[in-house]
Amino acid sequence: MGIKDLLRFMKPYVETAHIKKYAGKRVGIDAYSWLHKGAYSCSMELCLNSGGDKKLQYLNYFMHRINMLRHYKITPVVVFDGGNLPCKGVTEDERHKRRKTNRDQAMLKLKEGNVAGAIELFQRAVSVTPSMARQLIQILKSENIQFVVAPYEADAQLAYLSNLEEEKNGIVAVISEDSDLLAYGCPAVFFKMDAHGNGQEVVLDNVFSCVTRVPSFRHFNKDLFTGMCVLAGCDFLSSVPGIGITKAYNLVSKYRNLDRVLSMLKFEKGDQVPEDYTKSFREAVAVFHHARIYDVSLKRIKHLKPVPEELLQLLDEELDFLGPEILPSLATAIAQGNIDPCTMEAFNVFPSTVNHVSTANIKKISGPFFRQETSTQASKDSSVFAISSSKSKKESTVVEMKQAPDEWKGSLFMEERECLEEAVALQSMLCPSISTRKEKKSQQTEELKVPHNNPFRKRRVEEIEPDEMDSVTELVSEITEVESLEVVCITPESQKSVESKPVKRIELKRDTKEKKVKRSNLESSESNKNTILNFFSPV
DNA sequence: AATGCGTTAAAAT
DNA sequence: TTAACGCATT
Repeated sequence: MGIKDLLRFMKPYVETAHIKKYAGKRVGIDAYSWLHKGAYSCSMELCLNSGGDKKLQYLNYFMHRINMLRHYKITPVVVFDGGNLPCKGVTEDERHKRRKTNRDQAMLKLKEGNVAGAIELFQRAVSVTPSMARQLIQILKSENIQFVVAPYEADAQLAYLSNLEEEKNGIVAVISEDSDLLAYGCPAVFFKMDAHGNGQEVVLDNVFSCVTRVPSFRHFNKDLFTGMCVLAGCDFLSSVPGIGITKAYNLVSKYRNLDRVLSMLKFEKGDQVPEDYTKSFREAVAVFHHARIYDVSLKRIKHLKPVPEELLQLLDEELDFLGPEILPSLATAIAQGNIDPCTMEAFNVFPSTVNHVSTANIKKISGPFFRQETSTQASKDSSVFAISSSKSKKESTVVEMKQAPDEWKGSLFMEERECLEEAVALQSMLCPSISTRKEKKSQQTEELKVPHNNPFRKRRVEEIEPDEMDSVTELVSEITEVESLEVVCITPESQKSVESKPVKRIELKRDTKEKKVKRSNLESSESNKNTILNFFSPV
């Protein structure tokens, strides 16, 4: 993963540092790296889909780190990966196969009774699933932690945020394990951060300005640096045989121009250079420079950096290798964590709503990364979203989202988006407000024997006050496209069983002219009613 | 001699 | 899953 050997090569520029240097600042987090590390601690349970609350250990791990950052007055901004890029398909396939064989072997060991051996193999078999990301997003929402799901690569989104001013939702550094961030041009990357905040940092400005250290990047710029990274081999394009980071560096510092480097490569290693290497190289570099990212302010997809006209022509006006375009409505739904960016299906907020959520209808013509035409079982009184894609006039692929029923067709994407935003606003409005309400001295407190420093510690037990429901009614009356919406609260049960259970349900009747809010307690059990958990653990 | 590349050892929760 | 070691190739 990442650029082969880059971190080792950059050793002279890697400095040990403590994350508290970013106190008072916004710092981006590559969610995948922490999710993966967290999954390590409960790999067997995740693979076997068993083990009750043990399987939620990765959430614990993640939130401990978030709380550590908050302890140092850092504002975390969590960035999730979205869909896969077409050129990454091969890498992903191989990973999938490896995981499968590891899982199979682990099962064998388990049958032999060799638990330790099995765990070792399960650790190599775990993968981070959208569902795990979704679980985490629910908690982040309830804790008011900022997050965004990138349309494609989280790294690109992080690079974009890194180059934004802080007052425009930008970040000053990125916490990650992935050396790709440097290829993307992130000004500051914090690697290998431990639970206490110690880590190893690379600051790109130092790299380009330093005159004493070797290798010297005095005559490099960001473009040449990215070119060097691609030459050495990256996720989007493997290197020419015999070319590693050292030779890539030497070639770039010698010719200081990527086109000339490519010519020399062809000249010296003629037969070893693949036929279409130049094209693939240009595309890989273009991903690092112009990847599609989500603009939080404009609520739409754009390029990491604008694509210059000359480059567009050089690439035959074809940008599908960046992944298909995504229309604002869908991009926003993805960014806010309401739609699975891989399957484009609406996330099931709760398993109990499974009948209300129709399978997304996805038509996709080019690219293996979207399914072709899946069945839709939209019942007419359950409206969610159908997704389809089409070719725009310019022949590039566009993915868009449409309302399911025919009579809505072509109407008002903006309203649909706003509706989703409302849903999210409603959610985040309700959850924290429950917890900030005054406490009702609860007899249940000691029922949950959770240690005080446990991040899953129970916070407060409360009900939504009747007067609050008025404002909810107001909000909800604006919503036309979503019929049934449930408010997410994490209950103690969510630790015991996997499924988090709804505490309150707000139903919107679509067919009736006046939308009514009905409130029903699905859970009769006293103990988990209106309960929310908190993550305030001492660091 | 230097560098790429495969293999092995170890870490951490 | 990463880092270091050593072999083999240019």
